[in-house]
Amino acid sequence: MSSKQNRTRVTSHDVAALAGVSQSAVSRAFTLGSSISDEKRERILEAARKLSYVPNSIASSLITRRSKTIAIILGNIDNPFYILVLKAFIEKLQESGRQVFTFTVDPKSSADDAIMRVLGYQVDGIVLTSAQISTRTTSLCLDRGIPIILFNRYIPGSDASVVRCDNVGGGRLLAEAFIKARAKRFAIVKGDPMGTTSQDRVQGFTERLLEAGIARSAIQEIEGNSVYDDACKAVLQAYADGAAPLPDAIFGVNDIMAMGAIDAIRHRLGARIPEDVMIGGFDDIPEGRRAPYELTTIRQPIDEMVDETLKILDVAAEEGRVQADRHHLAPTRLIWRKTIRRPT
Amino acid sequence: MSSKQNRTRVTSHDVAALAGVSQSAVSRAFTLGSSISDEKRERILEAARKLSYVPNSIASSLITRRSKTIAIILGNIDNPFYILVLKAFIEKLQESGRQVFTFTVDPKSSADDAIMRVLGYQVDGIVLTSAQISTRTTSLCLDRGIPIILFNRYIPGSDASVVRCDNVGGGRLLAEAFIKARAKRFAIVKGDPMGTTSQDRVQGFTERLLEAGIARSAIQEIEGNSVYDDACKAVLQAYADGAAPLPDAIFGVNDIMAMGAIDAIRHRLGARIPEDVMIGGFDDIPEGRRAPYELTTIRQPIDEMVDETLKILDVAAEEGRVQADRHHLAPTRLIWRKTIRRPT
DNA sequence: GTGAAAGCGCTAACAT
DNA sequence: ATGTTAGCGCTTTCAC
Repeated sequence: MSSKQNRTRVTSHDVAALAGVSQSAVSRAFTLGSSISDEKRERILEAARKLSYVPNSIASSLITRRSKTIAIILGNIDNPFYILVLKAFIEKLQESGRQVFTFTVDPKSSADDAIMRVLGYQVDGIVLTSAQISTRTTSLCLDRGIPIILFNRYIPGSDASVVRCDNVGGGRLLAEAFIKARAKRFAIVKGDPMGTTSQDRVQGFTERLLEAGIARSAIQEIEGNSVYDDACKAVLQAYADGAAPLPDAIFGVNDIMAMGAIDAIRHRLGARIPEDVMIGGFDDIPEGRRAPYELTTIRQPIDEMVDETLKILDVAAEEGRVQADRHHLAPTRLIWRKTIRRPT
Repeated sequence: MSSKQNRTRVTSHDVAALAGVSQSAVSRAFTLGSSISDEKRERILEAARKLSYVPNSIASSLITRRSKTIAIILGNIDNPFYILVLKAFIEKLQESGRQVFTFTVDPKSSADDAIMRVLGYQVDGIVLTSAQISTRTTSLCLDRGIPIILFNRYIPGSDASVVRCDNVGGGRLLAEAFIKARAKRFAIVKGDPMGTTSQDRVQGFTERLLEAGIARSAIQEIEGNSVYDDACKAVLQAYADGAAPLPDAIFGVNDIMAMGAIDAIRHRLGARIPEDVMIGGFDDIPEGRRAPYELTTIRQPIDEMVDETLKILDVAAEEGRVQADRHHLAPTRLIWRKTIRRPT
């Protein structure tokens, strides 16, 4: 079926020769909507098939200055929420004939290195989730007409576009659920202290509690570092051996930390949920819906957020320029399951 | 800090002009180990910094025919095991200055489309996990000198290299653990029927059971489709309302399905684990270690497998040719936790 | 509608 | 060690 290692690759010239046309005709045959007769296109495509010709996208990118690839920089790949986001981006971009460069970066360190690298690959856009970026790098991208979108995070003073959900509002929603359930003493398992996502959720939550007359001293803050293990350990450390009495309600600033808190409380501390302590999360990842958790949480509309991001990318691609500082705020809503008592 | 949209991008010529050298000198300044004086390189790098010059990797790829990018095609992104694999690849490739194109593909459909696409981007290698590929596409890649590696799967008659773990042996290991625990009646929650991974694990498991004198009729097979939800539902359907008596032992062909089985049995069927029914998994994902599961399972050595894959990729890159049909088999081992009774 | 010609921004001989 | 030259494989005017 296949020939021996044919060292020399097949180019549009080879196809042109076989089909008896010019090299530019071959190019046109592969470009939808270019002026070429159907008859000729068919003949060229046939020749291409015979030779197993695949157009060289690298050469094409060099000249068109668009690579049909988007870079996605992930800060916390251990959080299933961001896998959901990654999956949504990959699938939707694939559908529209684009591919994605996936990078991971320590949430605490800067994404600048990764960005400089993809800059050389002429990516058509950069999506950044939970990672830092300098304003210098941002304007470098923007100057070159490469849109950069902060997904679920923002950087004050940055020109990058941002797409995020209403983290403050979500925090408030959860606070209200706890208040209605008559909780008096609270704990918050916080995520990355540098990230606006965690900050905003904590702020909205606390704000609403204070409005309801809860004393600040009745709200304990615990560092969960955005991951299951740390959240689990932190809760354990805070309440093991009666170090402190268990609070009435715990807010896990994301679902995966809420799950860590649940496991610590139920399996290590031997308390019941929601009878002894109530727990609320944020994100609504599928894992939280499973039988051992049935987590009451705040849902982020991933699809809407991803679509909105794609829209910004598309506009940039069509107009050939970046519209700086677009800002989309998606609504959140409370999903009742079983970790918060529901007032009758 | 940043100038207005400067439409015209900066190239090596601009840097050359500013530094007062030839354009090729600029190229050399950015290529480690090329003959250029330290003094001149410094001067060029300085000029480059002033202009925020980033070498155009696209142009470089066009000429060197190597893009420093690897494509990873994921069949089942819902299985956390493959996220672990993806993460390992991304991190290790990033370290060595390479980036990855991530693709997802329905495990049942073929990866051919995705492969044809990356072929145009001159990728330096393709890693395929749980997805089909035609032999025609395989030899197309191999002919062009692009190594393709099947990760944890193989295709009889294919020339692609494969790196996988000893799935048959792992299945046997688990069967032995069950035999020692005196199980008599078994169930297997199977994964993708087309995938060699599931097939091999089932085969090893069954084989060992038969050797121990278990009758084939004492081994029930259930379709779990490689995902949590389907496994959970299938187990429920098989045993709800006493449709059939619960078996002594269930083999979840991967951890995520074993977790689905655990939740179904404990929360829906109200049986105890391991007292009423024992459960074993395969993969050893972190989720299985958590308090609600503590799953006894077979560990796959991800790091070893990824490193082995990288080695094949590197050899191909250095020698400029693909050594067809390399085959690495990684050992598995049993990790005892709490879902199988341990004989004293 | 079609072909010829001119590059895209870089690397790799080839001289010097 | 350095500059000059010739492309990598394609897209895109520009004539016809």
